[in-house]
Amino acid sequence: MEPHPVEYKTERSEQTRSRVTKNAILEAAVVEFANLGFDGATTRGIAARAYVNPALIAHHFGSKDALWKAVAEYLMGMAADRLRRRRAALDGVDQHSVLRLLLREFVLLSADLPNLNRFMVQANAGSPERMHWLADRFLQPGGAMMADVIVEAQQAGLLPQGDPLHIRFLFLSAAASIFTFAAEFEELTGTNPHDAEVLDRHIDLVLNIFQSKSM
Amino acid sequence: MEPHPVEYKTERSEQTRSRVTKNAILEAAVVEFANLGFDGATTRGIAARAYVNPALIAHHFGSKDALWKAVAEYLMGMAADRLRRRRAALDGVDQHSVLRLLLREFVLLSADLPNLNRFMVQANAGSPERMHWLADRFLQPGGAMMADVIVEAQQAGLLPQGDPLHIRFLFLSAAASIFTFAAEFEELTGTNPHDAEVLDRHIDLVLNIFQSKSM
DNA sequence: GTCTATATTATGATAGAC
DNA sequence: GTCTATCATAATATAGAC
Repeated sequence: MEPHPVEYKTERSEQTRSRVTKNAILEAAVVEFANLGFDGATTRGIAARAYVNPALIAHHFGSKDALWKAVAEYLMGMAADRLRRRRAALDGVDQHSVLRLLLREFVLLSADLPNLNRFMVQANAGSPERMHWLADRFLQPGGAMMADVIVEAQQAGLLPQGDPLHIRFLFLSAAASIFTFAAEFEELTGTNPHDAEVLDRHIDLVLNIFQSKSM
Repeated sequence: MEPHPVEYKTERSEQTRSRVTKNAILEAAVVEFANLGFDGATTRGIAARAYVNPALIAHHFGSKDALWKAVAEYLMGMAADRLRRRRAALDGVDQHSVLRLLLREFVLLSADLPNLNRFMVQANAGSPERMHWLADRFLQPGGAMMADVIVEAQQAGLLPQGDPLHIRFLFLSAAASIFTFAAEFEELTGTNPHDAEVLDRHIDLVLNIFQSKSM
């Protein structure tokens, strides 16, 4: 028999409840910061989207700025983890296929995380301090890792020649394009960029365009 | 002798003053709406950037919403005019060169109007009503015109096969990438995307990537 | 951990003097 | 055409009850 099962259960339950609340705030903040930017987003709007009391944001994250940084860590961490996992899962596969599947994973990533690209656009337009914090903490290491993949892909003829860091911008922007401009894409083409068929065509198109055909 | 030279001069001067003020507000609004989106931008911030009294915005444009629409007309009109003029100036040149120079002009356009792409990203993330207004008024006709150029360029082997409207998104996003992510580009590469040298490399890279090498 | 209540500041819009 | 002053609302943040 446990000494105080009710209290223990209550503690666990409250911990879980807290974790759920904190996560709901984080998920809501991702959407709001991506859509409106740091200045445009409001803590009330985030609280409303998460169905929690506005005061809980201060309690769980301290301030609007700290919440923004938590969102950045969350998004960048998700992207990095996913690419790392995909790469690890391709152990033993021939290099050409690995690179092609990694580039494909980048496109799928921007499809599944449209908020990541919008968040970065907002960050680029926002305060230099936050942008610098992002660069130091995530973009420099992430960009270096991606540059390595790009150099390998260039040697394998999967990407055109040129500064790898420069190519990174072209590739990521093209990959994310129809998701960043999803509303516009729907208005103009009448199709949803997340439809399986449209998504497949998009992946083929991006890989085809960037593939260096002269090699 | 003129009957009332002073009054006439005053009228002219006041008209000019009004025009200058209105234009200063519009230019400031372009930057603020592109950086912060409709909701994030504030009329006070726009007034401060334009060095005018906040009340003058209501006087010249009526409302924040009307000012946003004026900004949209201004930006879209500038882009359309510039492309039209460039095309007209290339009368008599062989088709292949015309198309290549037009695509080049698209890249230069996104370099000179980085706020246009950011404005569109914000519009895509914002209210569906404003996005629909934009699509009806500018994107449908502009997209159709651009689709024509793309189809011609595809036939000339300057662009890969595929849905012209879809290619449009990839091309415009890649062309604007280093300007939309200018802060990030500077942090990662240490160079300014508007440097003549970087800009030249960017144009070559974009045209090279999109050029269909199999034809 | 969550809530209500509130202090302080900033927003969009307008009224009225000059 | 431009200004100051102001209204009504909404923002961030915090204090304190439960």
